[in-house]
Amino acid sequence: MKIAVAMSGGVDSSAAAAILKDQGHELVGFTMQLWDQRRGINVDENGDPLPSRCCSLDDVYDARRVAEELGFPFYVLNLERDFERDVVQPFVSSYLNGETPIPCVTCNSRLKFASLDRLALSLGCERVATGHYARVEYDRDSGRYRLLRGQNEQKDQSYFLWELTQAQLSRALFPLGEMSKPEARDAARQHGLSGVAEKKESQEICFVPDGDYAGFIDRYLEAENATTRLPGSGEIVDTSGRVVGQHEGIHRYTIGQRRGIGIADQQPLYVVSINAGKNRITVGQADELLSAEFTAAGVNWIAFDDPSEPVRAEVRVRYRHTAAPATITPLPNARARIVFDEPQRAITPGQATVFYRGNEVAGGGWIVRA
RNA sequence: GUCCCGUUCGUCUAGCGGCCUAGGACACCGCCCUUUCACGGCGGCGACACGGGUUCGAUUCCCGUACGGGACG
Repeated sequence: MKIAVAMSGGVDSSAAAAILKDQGHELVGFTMQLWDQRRGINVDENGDPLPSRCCSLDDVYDARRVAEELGFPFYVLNLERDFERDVVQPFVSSYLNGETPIPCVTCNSRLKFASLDRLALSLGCERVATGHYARVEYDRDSGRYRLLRGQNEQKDQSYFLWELTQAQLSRALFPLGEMSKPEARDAARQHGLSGVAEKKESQEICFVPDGDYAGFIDRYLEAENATTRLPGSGEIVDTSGRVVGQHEGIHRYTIGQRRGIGIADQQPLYVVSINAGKNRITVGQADELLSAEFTAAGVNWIAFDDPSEPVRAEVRVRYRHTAAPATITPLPNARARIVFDEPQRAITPGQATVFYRGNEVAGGGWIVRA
């Protein structure tokens, strides 16, 4: 089978390629060029480029070298325009609206399994493989593709894939779905890919290599001549409405955040809500972060057709959140109301919610303000 | 401008002559965790307003100097 492999130059996608190669498939490697690090947005105060882990020459070089060592063709795909339109701009807007975006989900559904896949298809590739720790299974009875958690729960990345459609899942291949991280490293090592096998994980948002996403937004708006949209300082109030401090821009905060508020109190304070209109953030005690329900939009059901009745599932509201039992009531326009059995902490607009039934992803959506 | 009270890490404070090389909480910083943002875990920085006494010994007692509260002016 001819398979396109999305290669970042990191351990996981390299191991995925190696495994597929072992299985005798014909591979074509792709690295997505998503962001021009020379745009002057990712520079330090001296104007020098920040060290990057995305789209950097080093990573492209690593990906290419893996393809060479494993012996298959390799292409760099320039998807900068798509990426900016589908990922970066929504990311910035989300923060300006007082939300906390998670760009990785859209990057998967709109870039890897869309733009990249179209190219792959045109080159005759039957499938697109990535280094995600997740599994896809075709269910004969229902005729649907099921998305499952990675075998290794510690590393499971199915959360980032909830937006994939049946058509996309039908073409997705996740060779690492049954593996643990050490096993993936071993796989890379055993194929002589020692260079990438020992690489450290990249962890920040890929287009914000230094982790200063707020600085990125500042510079992005400057580059777009849209500094008027830059969130300025404003009030920090407590839950009784009393002004207790000043913030330096609402985009620097997310709900549930503790560090960076700068207010010393008897107990730790957390961001409880963000009001973009009033340019104000509200802080409170830990227990004030709990809430039992929220609304999701853009809901995508994977395990079955759009339900008309409430669905019981275990629901996650953040990547590292432990799925908790809830009832999901479908609403018109791809929305849903989720009610947890027990209140959950820091449910945050802009983040993704994913509905699980055991190891299977039933569906997911975007958390929105009620 | 007479008489009282108070003055400890960035903040709120513990302390009541040796147990204090001053403890805690919150904040801040770093590391770990982590393909988002966070949470969390671990660690770190950091103070007795100042000057004199009294004591073997002073954050702790006394006296002044500098800043914060009190119906005679």
